Amino acid sequence: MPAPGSTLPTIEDVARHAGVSTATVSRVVNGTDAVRDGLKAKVEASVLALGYVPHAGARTMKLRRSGTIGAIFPTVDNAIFAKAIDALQRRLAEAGHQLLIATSDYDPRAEARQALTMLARGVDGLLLCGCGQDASLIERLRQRGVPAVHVMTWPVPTNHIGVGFDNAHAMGQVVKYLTDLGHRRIAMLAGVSRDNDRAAERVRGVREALEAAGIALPASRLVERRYGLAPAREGLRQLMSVPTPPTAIICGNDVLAFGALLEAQRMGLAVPDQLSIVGFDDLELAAHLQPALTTVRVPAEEMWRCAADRLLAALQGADLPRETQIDVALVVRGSSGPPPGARQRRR
Amino acid sequence: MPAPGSTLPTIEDVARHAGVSTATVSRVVNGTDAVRDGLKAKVEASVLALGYVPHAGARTMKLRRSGTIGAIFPTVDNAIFAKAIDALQRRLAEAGHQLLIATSDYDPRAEARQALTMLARGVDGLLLCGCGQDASLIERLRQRGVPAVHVMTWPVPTNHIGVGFDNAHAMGQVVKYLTDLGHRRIAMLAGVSRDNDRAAERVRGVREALEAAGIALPASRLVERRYGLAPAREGLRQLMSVPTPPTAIICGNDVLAFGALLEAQRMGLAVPDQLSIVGFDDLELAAHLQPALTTVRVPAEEMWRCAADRLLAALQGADLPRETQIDVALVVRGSSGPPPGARQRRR
DNA sequence: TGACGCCATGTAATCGATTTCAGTTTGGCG
DNA sequence: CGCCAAACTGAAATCGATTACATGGCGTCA
Repeated sequence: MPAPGSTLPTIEDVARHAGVSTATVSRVVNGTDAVRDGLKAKVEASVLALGYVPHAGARTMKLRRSGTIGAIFPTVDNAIFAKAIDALQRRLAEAGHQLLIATSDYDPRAEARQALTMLARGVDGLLLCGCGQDASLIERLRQRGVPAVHVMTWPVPTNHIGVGFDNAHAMGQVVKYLTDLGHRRIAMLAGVSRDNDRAAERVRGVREALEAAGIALPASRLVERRYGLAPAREGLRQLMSVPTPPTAIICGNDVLAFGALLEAQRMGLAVPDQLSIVGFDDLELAAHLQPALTTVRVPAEEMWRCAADRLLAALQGADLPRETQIDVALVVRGSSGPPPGARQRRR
Repeated sequence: MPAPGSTLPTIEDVARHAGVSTATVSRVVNGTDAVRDGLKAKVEASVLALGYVPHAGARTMKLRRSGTIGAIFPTVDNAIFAKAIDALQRRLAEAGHQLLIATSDYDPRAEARQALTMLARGVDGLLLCGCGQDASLIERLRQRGVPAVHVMTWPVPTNHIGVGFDNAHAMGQVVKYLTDLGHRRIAMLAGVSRDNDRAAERVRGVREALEAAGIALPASRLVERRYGLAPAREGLRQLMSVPTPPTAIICGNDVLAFGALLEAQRMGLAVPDQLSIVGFDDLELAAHLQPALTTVRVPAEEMWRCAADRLLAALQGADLPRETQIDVALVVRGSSGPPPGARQRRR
């Protein structure tokens, strides 16, 4: 074993140590070509003895592929993205790829910057959240021929690869569920929709479904808050502090819903008797809270696994369908029920 | 702009386009050496026109540094690690480094495998959780001269770089707090301690502090569960289903504590009147639950930022202290109080 | 036994960037 | 106006791996 501080063993060192050429070492290490057993064993022994690890940079340069996939998330401080990373990492590792992660903090310019750095690193493909990317980034990707998969949204623009679900339509289901229960005063505690097409779509879905049911969504019934418990609680207080407060609140995601639920309880509002709360994502905690949260289940693991598969397929030039729609479904639990009035009427 | 599908622009293309040598282009792009304004502008224009991005692989090869730092987490599906990623990413980006992330699923062999792949990728340094790494990995790092920082634990073995806190000692504080309140029947809902030195240290801390107070920790008062709400709830049920159940439960982390708290409430146990619950980490949710969770605050952001700084310093050969201790402190909230008996005695 | 092939192996070009060293300007100063 | 030093610029070597092509050895078949 080389002394610490000495330079790293290269393929040449291994070749010399084993008494063969670098070509043979490469063949043994990569298993690309037949090598006689005797030599093969000798090379393997040398690799072990020297602690040789092939230099990925040199490899990338020659092969023109890095075996690396990049993923850019708005943030990782949300269980929904944590699940995504987990699923991706697993799937890509299976396929012999490494995962490079960066965060954009919901800023398209930061996203573009991070993506560019990844391109320089030679990522073979990219996974992106939603479709709100900077136009220059999309152009750059096209120009370099690096495939990208847009996840968590559906549909995606023509000629883009996408794996996701229809955020607006899912919210339509939620609205239908609540109006069927008899709710008419429905409010929305949304995520910040600026630079976040998923959040914006969810707002649009709620608004349009309400309008279709002849219900308006005035400004006083719509607040946008950053994803976080404290902002969510504050948002709920604002929504409830009006002359005729809503009987149901649709939240942009589960984190907001958790905050809303906790704040409602602190305010002494009975959930669901006085106020129904619905979330989105179905995080682990949703089923465990008291009352358990009614929410939209997003099969995150399946979605991201599928996204990874699409990307890997695109790398091999396979011609799979460019768009894949993932099914999401409303999961009714204890945090929602008929509005106070309807409830009594039914009895 | 080159047609899609054409090969990527190299430094040579830029040089030709600008009518200068590759050396000049390199100097302009990296700002390493003075270049006359006229040429500089011409080169910059060409870079923009061709959409040139330097090839990181080639760069790594020549410079013998990649500008990449690797971090290996047991999992990312835990808010405490999400915070870590966030803090790291930010700090490293400031210093012009990229973050490479992998997960080990609490398996040292997987950790070693991931680390090796990262070494091949040419990471300049590594961030690792705890000190339970495979010996071969440590040896390999030493051999290649790649610095590593061990985070979340303290102290670390001689000659290693570490940033963290004393898990056992922190648990000692928790035990002292509970025994001072009058608790004698104290149980622990621990994380799986196999292959997790932080979890093991926390168990040790609890056990030793209890023994110092003349209290035993029999097998019936110690259960280990995976970090998750469902396992935690099941663990709590088991701890409480004995003839003389504990009056206080110390949890290995906040996720376990959340599960314990929710299950206690479902079982109709009053917290803290009948049962005190204490967590570890002080995740965002801890302060928001009803009752709010008494827990040990870990300044995760500060800790990981510090770890990043130590690593960056080590890369520059700076001779900072090898070990940094981070302060953690008990945060008393509503989920803990005197045991039922003491409570009445006090009144 | 000789010739033909195939298979295993080696030689050397190549990927894209940085940097040394040497050569060319440029500007200052006498 | 001429010379020197300093500031720029360019040619070419180099980093570590892969692989097309050349080469040599061996078995097989007539």
